[in-house]
Amino acid sequence: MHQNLRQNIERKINTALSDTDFALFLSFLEPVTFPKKTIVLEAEHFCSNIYYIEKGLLISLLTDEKGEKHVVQFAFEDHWISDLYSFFSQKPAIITIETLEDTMALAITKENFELAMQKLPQFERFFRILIQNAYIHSQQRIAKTFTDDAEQRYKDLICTNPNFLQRVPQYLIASFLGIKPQSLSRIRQNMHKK
Amino acid sequence: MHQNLRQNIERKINTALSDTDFALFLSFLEPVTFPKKTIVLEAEHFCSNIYYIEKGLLISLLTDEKGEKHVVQFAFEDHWISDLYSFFSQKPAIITIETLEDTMALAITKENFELAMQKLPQFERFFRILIQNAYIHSQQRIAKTFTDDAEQRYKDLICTNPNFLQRVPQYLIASFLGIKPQSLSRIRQNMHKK
DNA sequence: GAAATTCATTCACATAGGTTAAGAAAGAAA
DNA sequence: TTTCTTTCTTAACCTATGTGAATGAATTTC
Repeated sequence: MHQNLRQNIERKINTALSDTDFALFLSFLEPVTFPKKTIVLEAEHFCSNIYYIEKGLLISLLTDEKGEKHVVQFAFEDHWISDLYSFFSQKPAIITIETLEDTMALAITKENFELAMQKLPQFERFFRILIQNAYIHSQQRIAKTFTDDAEQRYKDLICTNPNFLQRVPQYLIASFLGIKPQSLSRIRQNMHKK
Repeated sequence: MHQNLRQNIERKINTALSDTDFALFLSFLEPVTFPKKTIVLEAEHFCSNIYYIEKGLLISLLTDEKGEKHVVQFAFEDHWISDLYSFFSQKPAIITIETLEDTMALAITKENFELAMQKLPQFERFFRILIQNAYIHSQQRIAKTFTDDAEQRYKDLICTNPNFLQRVPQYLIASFLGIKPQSLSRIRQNMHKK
């Protein structure tokens, strides 16, 4: 039970957890379920949870100054999702999170997060690494956007996540790639011709 | 002395520091100077410092899979710069850091960082917020790249940092904006015509 | 099951930015 | 100074992506 979560954590902190420590950490997590197309976090509201996804699929969206929404992250099984900025700063969220499928997750609240930090020093490290990885990933996405064209980025995305084609509507993939749905349609058409 | 640094930290953690705590923290920082055009950190090497810039100007560059370099950050007075990934993970750096001007900085090593964390719990918070801000900033940069054209991004950049025009060569500004130097030149030409 | 949405495709045309190449300007070095 | 090197500008042409509009398919709603 919860072996995936345990491995997910141990991989990040690069250390095995004792059974008691892991059990203690689990006690701070609460199972939650959301039906498909649920808004889990609305921008401007307060983000009081970090979610570990056991089953299902969610997206996070950032709304820019012009009011346009951009897909920031796809989070499926064994991923973490939240508005870490709002969660840690206790300020209104800048991100919206929605389910694309029925979802089962484990939620840690800010209060439990603080408790866990006190009792389990390893978890401070774990969450710092979580932010750090998100940051590195974000930087590399910028570099990739500057270097590769949309066709290459699309190929890479579906190569690493072939199931997205079944699970994610194309206009959201287009948004994640930074292009319009029509352009993605044209790219797919060109790919098939070659 | 070091009032800017103190304010920089207090602003982030949103708490005043006692004189003794700040003095203790300062004792973990070592002053360093670099002449213009010095490579402070080379990609593939180990990043053992985080720098607080007292005077001067540096850039960090990310090299992508095609070997192209992209300016990730301009760091001038009162900014922090490092390869946080390499610093925390103790793996080879993915970022290069160079001075554009003669620079005076305060450096904290990984060893001193660990000591400071033990003696000064506030600083764990400070560095987590440092990463967190870098992450949020990076995400917003992606959204901006997808929404605004290069001319708008250039205007915004020089509007918030008018001194860049004097201090930073245009080809580095172009790299930061994700365009070629010739394109920036054309954009500037069009701006003057209007 | 019909009506209403939402989503994907296609096309013609517009535009931002890339590419190549040449020369001017500005700095650094001698 | 003169030379050498780096940076910036300009221009002609090319390509990727955006825009708007039409159409059909798929999904949702009633």
